[in-house]
Amino acid sequence: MEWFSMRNKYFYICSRIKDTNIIPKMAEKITKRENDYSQWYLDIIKVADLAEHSDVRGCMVIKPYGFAIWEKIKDQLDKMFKETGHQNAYFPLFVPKSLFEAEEKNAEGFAKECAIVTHHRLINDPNEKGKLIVDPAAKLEEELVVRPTSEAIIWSTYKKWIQSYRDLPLLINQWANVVRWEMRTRLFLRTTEFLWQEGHTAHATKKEAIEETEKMIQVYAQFAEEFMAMPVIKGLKSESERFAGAEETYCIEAMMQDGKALQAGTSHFLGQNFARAFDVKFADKEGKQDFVWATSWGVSTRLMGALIMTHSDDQGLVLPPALAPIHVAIVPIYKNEEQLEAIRHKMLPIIKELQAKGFTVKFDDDDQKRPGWKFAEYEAKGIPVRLAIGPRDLENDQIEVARRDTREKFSVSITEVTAKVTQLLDEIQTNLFKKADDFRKAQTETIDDYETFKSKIKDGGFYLAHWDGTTSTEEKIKKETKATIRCIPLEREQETGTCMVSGKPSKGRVIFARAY
RNA sequence: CGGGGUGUAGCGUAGCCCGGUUAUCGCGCCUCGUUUGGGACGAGGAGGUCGCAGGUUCGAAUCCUGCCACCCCGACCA
Repeated sequence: MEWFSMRNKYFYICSRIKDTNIIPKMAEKITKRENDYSQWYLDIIKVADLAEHSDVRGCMVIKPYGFAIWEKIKDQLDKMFKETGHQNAYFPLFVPKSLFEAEEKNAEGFAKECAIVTHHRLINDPNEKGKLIVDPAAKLEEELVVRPTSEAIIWSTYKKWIQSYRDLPLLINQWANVVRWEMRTRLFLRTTEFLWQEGHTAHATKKEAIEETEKMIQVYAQFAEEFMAMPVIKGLKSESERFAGAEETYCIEAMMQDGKALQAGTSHFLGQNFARAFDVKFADKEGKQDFVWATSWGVSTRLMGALIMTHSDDQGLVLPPALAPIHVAIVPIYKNEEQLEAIRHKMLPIIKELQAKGFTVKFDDDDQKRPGWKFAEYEAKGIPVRLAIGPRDLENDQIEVARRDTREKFSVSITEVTAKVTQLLDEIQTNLFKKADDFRKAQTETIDDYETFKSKIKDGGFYLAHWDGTTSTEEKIKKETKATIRCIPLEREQETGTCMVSGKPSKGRVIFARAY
């Protein structure tokens, strides 16, 4: 798995170019440019062309190609939210501090990582020409918190929107950016500002709210498995890992290629906590007043990190066809304008056929780049299928097809191309899921002995073990092994036992792993 | 906030310990030519407040002082 950690670094440590220790290691394995590891490193980042850290501390610049992938994710999820009865809306970026503090646990949980607006004006620096300083006279009466999450601002609004059971359920989703001032950032996985989607729903009954929470974690799981080709485990968080202000947190956990866990999405049952904090009451059919029941759920640009770390290989990204911005890249190989014309003429009907089937096709006739460069480029970008056609193929009336996932190449006759590509895209989607699923199965183990667990956890993997249900045991394990309870799986074998650490009774096995 | 480190061209760097011509090298960029079936080659060219401010000195990227920024290790975390 050493190779993965290298790749891993290439993806998420783009900002850590100066970490020279890792560069020779990468070079040993892959580089052709033996004398210039650092540059190779940079080149790869550039061709991957997804994102980079910005000049603003820990924030992320998402480049056009990276954003195209995010848009695919977004469009699909949005469709699924609408199919489950949700509507989109938008709420303010700024949360007045007094609103923010209203739900105590939530406020406390996020207090350490808030960006706060305290002033609203800059003035010329009297001491230094051309410089600006914050105008002390422009201090805000009440500070504004830049949303780390929107519960506060949304629930203060819901109070105005909800009076009767007829207003319920209120099923709203927002696509937005949020800011969390984490001590340490990591590209895609934990950036200071990130893009996400947050659903916030209000219900008349506890049962209905729990059903909503569970429904949305199912939607996330379905999206992860069917579109991202990433197997996930649905489960409940332990008390210590629960969302601040939630009564129950559901999550999906995925395994990355280095055996570490990544939380890919969460859905929270918020009980009546926020309704109480923001005084959101409704009149039921009998006219009786009660607090509403709430849920919230979200996934973020972290999903892009998950996508990268689930499928990529040393050549770069590998994208599942369901989320690839470009499905088929066509590279013509030619020596002169006539040859290019001949190829174009041959390919035009095929491009039309592929497009008619709903595929995005890129015919790359850029004469500034050589074919070898294009091959490498499209592989780095994870384009599922590449077609190459040159004079040799024209003569034989065939075309070269290359699939990204296995990197196999073969020739097919021109007449069969469309059918073959269609079938291949389907096959790649299935294959990627299977590969990831097989890997996860191989890295998942049932374990009863704590000492064995301690030695094995270092190499990654999921471990199904009995746990006594106490936070103190969980703490102890975390301290000694850096492993946390990823979740209490929703679908698990009915099996009681004894905790591997304390020996106390356990109701069932939970998943332990080291996590991002 | 505690411990460690680094700032030299768009990027990555050499030089600093032991001060001295025009600040090194690679990538990238520009021009021309030859190339084009797996990240081309040759020739030429452009690009620098050596993080900032002060000090020592005939002379500072190099020594001293202060400041700033960033990175790494810990606590935190979708």
